[in-house]
This record gives sequence, structure tokens and C-alpha cells, in this order.
Amino acid sequence: MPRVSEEHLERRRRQILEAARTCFIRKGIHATSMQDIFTEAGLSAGAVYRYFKSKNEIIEANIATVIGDLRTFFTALADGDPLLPVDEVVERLASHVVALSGENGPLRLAPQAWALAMHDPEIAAYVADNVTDLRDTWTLYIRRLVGAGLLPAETDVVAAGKTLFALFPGFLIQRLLLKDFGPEDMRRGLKALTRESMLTLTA
Amino acid sequence: MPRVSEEHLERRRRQILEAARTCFIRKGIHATSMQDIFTEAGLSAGAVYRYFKSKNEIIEANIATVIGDLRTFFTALADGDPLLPVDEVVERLASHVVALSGENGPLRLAPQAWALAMHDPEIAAYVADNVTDLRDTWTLYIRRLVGAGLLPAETDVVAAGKTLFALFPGFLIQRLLLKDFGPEDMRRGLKALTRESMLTLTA
Amino acid sequence: MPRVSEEHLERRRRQILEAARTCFIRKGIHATSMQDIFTEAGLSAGAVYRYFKSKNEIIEANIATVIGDLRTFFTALADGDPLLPVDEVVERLASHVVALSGENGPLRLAPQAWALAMHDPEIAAYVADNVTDLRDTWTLYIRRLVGAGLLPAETDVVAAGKTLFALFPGFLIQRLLLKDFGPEDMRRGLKALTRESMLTLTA
Amino acid sequence: MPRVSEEHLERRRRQILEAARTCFIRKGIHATSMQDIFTEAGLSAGAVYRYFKSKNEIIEANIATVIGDLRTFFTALADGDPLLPVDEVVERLASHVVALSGENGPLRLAPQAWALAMHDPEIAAYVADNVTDLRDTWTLYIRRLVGAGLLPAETDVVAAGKTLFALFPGFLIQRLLLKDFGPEDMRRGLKALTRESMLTLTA
DNA sequence: CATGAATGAGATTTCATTCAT
DNA sequence: AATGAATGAAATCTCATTCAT
Repeated sequence: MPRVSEEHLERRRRQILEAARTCFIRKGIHATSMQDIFTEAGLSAGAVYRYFKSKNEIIEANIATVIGDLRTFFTALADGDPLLPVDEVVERLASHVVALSGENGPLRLAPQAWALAMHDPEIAAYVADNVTDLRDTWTLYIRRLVGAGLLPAETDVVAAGKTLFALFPGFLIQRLLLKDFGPEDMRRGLKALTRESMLTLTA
Repeated sequence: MPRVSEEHLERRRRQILEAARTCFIRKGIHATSMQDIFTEAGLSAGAVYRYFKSKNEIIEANIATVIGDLRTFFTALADGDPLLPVDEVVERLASHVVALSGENGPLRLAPQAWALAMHDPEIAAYVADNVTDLRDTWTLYIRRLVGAGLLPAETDVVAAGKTLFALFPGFLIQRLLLKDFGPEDMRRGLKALTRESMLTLTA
Repeated sequence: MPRVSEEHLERRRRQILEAARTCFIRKGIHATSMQDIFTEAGLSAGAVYRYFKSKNEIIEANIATVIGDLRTFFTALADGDPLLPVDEVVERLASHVVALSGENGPLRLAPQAWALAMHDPEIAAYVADNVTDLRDTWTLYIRRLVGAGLLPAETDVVAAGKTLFALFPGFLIQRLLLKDFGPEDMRRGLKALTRESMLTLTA
Repeated sequence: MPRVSEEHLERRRRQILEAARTCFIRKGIHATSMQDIFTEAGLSAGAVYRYFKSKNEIIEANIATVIGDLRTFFTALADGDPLLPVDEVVERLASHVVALSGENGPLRLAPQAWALAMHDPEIAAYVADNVTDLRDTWTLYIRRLVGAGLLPAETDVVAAGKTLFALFPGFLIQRLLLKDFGPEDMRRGLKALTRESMLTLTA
């Protein structure tokens, strides 16, 4: 019997992960039994356990795919040319979030990932890593705005980065739960709020 | 010990709910067994099941307390006098979020609530209800700003409300996971971003 | 506080037994919880346990009422004047069985009593006692027929008694389960079968 | 040990059913715990639940075997050649009942089946089906007697069939409970009762 | 006499995982 | 490499019974 190719192994892994994701999205991670995954993947218990040594490993591997190419996409957006205005960047990123959270989109697992991160250190590390990376990208982008003279030099770019990042979990939740909030809405909302007059109240 | 006062019954319910919350926060909802709750509450299985007829009922009852008095607090803030500037309101609300998500704070359950809402209609309805209420309060507040002439009449107050609300899930996640984001940071970040210059890039 | 009268005690016992019987007939003995009985009787747990010291005692006391006044009735029938023909006696007894197995009739518990008798010695003894008594009454009746010259002197009256008794469990089961067998049917069936010609086949 | 033959699966099912029957007969259906069945079958919980998805399914499957080959046996008896006299048929059927109700005989479950049939529709249907079939076979047999001129043409064959069937539950109960009634006794009893003189009393 | 909150053993069932074939 | 039967710990929930009030 010939050694099975690396490629074959990788294909099997992906097959299992996708079956698992489908189940996780459909029923929730905890409500998904290994049997559900076997069935969805069309594989036997033994086969699946050859590629992953526990359910937790499948969960972790899946969560590692949650934000998909969001990081790459966003880096290109924030770092590329030309330098875009905030509302534009926000809308484009939101659009990507929407794309990744449709039907079988991996971002649908994000809330479950956050919940698990509260108690599973492995997952916590992974989520923290992603959050950090996305925030840093925002920070970078804002630094560019400062560099371009569009924001004052004393701007707290880190705080601003965290704040801009903060918008997206809330955007996703509203999308998944209420389905009445879109990228253009958020852009419009953001533009409306970008009025210095709003800060002038306190003496 | 029969013929017990209403008050006693209510106390027992609360005792159980609090024990459950402690467990849920400590180990996660799914990893908490009924036995964990019995032990934490110092009650027997039968006693607990006299007050709640299933684990799910305990979960739901607990989730109903997640945002605690956040709604009331925020309504007073947004609706009260004097009319405060956005950054002020955001910081104060964030501070309350911090208060409610400390040690044994109910808001610590929020991520788990979001995750459950994806598959449990009962919980979904509850979460949606809260989200809607908080967004509406933001909308109301922004309308006041418009009324005060601080924002133009044509402002999309609903979109702005959704956008401001969106900040908070992301704020909470960063707090719970990375612990490096505080109310004042978000206020500063917000102020930094409230610069019309940021929108002027596109020709 | 005045001593409660014997009569009161007896009334309470009967109240509980009847409530229990209603439940037992409605849901089956095993599916009936003590709580069901409390509710049906409109009494508290403590109250019921003052009169019966276990569920089993309630079951046994109830089973002791299963055949109701069937023994008395039958004795009068078999022993009284005039001496009636078999088919007549069978029909009358069957009619009484029907009466006792209607709506809330105690005989509805008979199949459950038989089943329990297989493993509960107490109940076994009680059921055996009743069976024996009824069979004996049949034997007595048949002896009268012999005495009257209607059956030969060498008739095995005991075997005949057991055989006649045997008809009734089957009668009851058919009534309760298929509802298509009445006292007159059995009388007609019996008459049809009382033909010596049926025995002449074997050479 | 995967990839097991159909035959193996069938053997396992039977093994479980038989273990269950042993328990049911020994302790009664309700007093038998799943653990009892696991132990008796020498299997683990999971193994048993692979073959039956609930205790109720095991009960029902067992009850479906209660009368064993009684139907087949009786049909051959009633329908075969030569045409036998009633007392002969009754005795032979009773003998078969005895055979099926010894030691571990399935008919020992009959009283429990009757009791369950009072509240479980599935079981009720099964029992009704068997009762109906046996009665029909009796009817068929009596029709043959009529055809042979041994009974008058106007004989109510259906009523006679129900009546003859009625003998057997009572026979079984006396056997299981008092152990003093055998097939030959019932034959003798029946013969004694097959005297037209018994009907002549009423004027 | 009566109440009904509390007990806690025990019942059924599920499910991640293993390993002989 | 793949199968899937088997394991058995653990989870949720019920219920007869007690006893402080």
C-alpha cells in the first residue's frame, strides 16, 4: 500500500474541519456530537480520530480559521495606497465581515469563540492574538493619518485603534442577531458621529 | 420546614441563581454540571429542582440578569440633565460595564449569552430585546444632540445609535480578554476620532 | 384539640385510596407518583403519609378493593335459590364484572394486580386468596348441580370450578382491551359450546 | 471489532432481549433497571443502547415475543387434520401454554403485557393483535365443527370463539399463581361442563 | 393534625474515545 | 488507512419519604 500523499492528508483534514464547522454553525459547538461530525463528513470515528486526536482539537483547529483572511485583507486595506478615510475603511472592513459571516461563513463561529476563550487558555491565546493583530493594524492606520497631518501629532493612536476595533464585535452581533445593520449604515453612523461639535458641551 | 414565606422562596431562587452564576463564570456554562450548582448552592438536587425545572431554565434565568441595571443606568444617563457630550456618556457607560463585569459581575456572562443566542430562540429573544433597548436609548440621546443643534438635522440618528452601541461588545471583549482597555482609553480614542478631517480624504 | 373520630380517619383513608385508584387507573400504578396522589386527593404529602406509611401500602390497600363485592355477589348467586343454569350464572357474574370495570371501576386494576402478584408476595397472597374463593364458589355451585341430578355423580367438580373461573380473566381482558365482548355474548358462546356432540369426535 | 456480520448484530439483539426477559421475569419489568440488563447481558450501557434506543424499546421488543410460536402452533392445531374434539384442542393448547410459561418462558410476561397494554398504546396494539388472531383461529375451528355437522348451523361461532379464547388467560393466571391447574384438569373440567342438561334448568 | 421544603439515592441516557479486525 | 462495535464515566433529572415548623 503506497504511502498516502501529504496532499491527501491535508484534504482529509480540511474535509473534517469543514464538516465540523457546518455542524458547529448549525447546532452550536457543544450541541454537536462527534457522531454528528462523522456523519456530516461521511467518515467513520476511527478515520476522524486519525487526523485529530480529540474533539477539542477539532474545535481549536476550527476556531483558528474563524477570521479567515480578515487579517490579510485588513492589513492590505490599512497599509495600502491610497490612504483611505476612516469611514471608507470601516465600511470596507465591515463588508468583509459580512462576507465572512454569511450562510456557512467562518465568522459565524466568532461568538462561540469568544465564549470559549473565557475558559479555554488555548483558545483564549488564539483569540487574543487575533484581536491584538487587528488592533495593531488599526493603530498603524491611524498613525498614517497622523503622518498625513489629518490628525494632530499628540493623538493617542493606540486608544484610537482599540476603539475602532471595538466597533466590529458589536457590528457582527447586531448582524447575526438582528440582521438590521449593514456596512453602509455603520459608515453613515460613523460619519454622523465625527463632528467636533459633539465634544463641546462640557465647558 | 413548610409554610414558608414568599420571601424565603424568592431568597432560595436567588441563592440558586447566584450559585449558578458563580459556576458559570468560573467554569463556563457547559462545563458546569448540575452537581457543581448543588454544591455551590449548598443544596440537594431535589431542592434545586423544586425551584427550577431544568438546567436550561437556570441558564435562561441567569442570562436574564446579565445586563443587570445597565438599561436603567443608561436611560438615566442619556435622558437626564444636563445633556452630556458623547465622549462623556461613552466613558460613563463603559465604566458601568466595567463595574458589572468585575469578579462575579453578571456581564461576564455576556459572551456566553451571545453564543447561546445563536441557537436557543428563548435566549436569542432575550438578548435581542436588550440590544434593541440599548440601541434605542442611544438613538434617543443622539436625537437630543440634534435637538440641541449640536448635530445637523439630517443626521441619521438610528444608524448613529447602532454604531455607538456597537462599541460596547468590543469594549467588553477587550476588557475580559486582554484587560488593557479602560473607559478613559475609549473616551480618548473616541475624542481622537471625532475629527472631521478624517473624512476629508476622498475628493 | 379533640381526638379525631374513627369515622374521620376512615373517611380520610377512603379519600386517599380513591384518589390513588383514580390515578392508578388513569396512568397506571407505576407511572403514578405520590405527588399525583397528593394532588388528586387535595392533600399534602405529610397528610397522606399519616394514613399510609408507603406507596406500596396504598397499592396493596387498593388492590384489596379490586374485586369489590364480587365475592359476596357471586356467593349469593351460586348459593341462592333457585338453582340457576350455568349460562345464566355466567352471564350474571359477567354482568357484575362489567359493572365493576366501568369508568372508575376497581376491576380495571385487575390486570395490574395480576402483574404485581408475580413479584410481590403480599399482593400474590391477596390475589391467590380471591382466586381461590371464587373458584371454591364455582365448585360449590357445581356440586349443587350434581346434587340436583343435572350432572353425573362422578363429575370432577373441582376441575369444573377452575375451568369456569378461568373464563373471567379472559372475559375482562377482552372487555378492557377490545371492548367487543359482552355478558350475553359469553352466555351465547357458552351455550353453543355445551353440546355433547363436540366431544364425540375421537373414536 | 467493526465490520461485523448481520448475523452478529442479530445475535447481539437477541442476547440483549433474552437478558432483559430473564430480568423482567425475575424481578418484574418496572423493578428491572437498565443496569440489571447490562449486567445480565454482560454488556456495557453503550453497547446495549447501540441496539435499542430506550428501555421502552426493549420492553416492547420483548413483549412482541411473549406468545412465541403460540399462534402458529394453534393455527396448525385448529386448521389441521384430523378435526379434533374441543376438549382435545383445549388440552393441547393449554399444554403449549404450559410449555411456554415454564422457567424462562416468554408467556410469563403475559400478565405484565396485559397491565402495560392498559396505558401504552403501542403495547395495547400488539396485545390486541394477538388476542384477535387467537380468537379468530378459534372461530375458524368452530366453523369447521359446524361444517362437520357437530354443531347446529345457527351456532354463533364468533361468540363461541371469544368464549373459548377467554379460558386461557384464566388458565395461565391459575398456573402462574396457584400452580394447581393443569391442561388435563381443564380438559376434564370442560368435558364435565359440556352437558346439555346444565342448560335445562330455566323453564 | 397538617404542611411542604428538603433530601439523596438511583434511574435512564449520552457521548468522546479506543482498538481489534 | 479505515471501520464501527464497544466502553464506561458522567450528566440530568425524578421521586418516595422525612421532619421541622
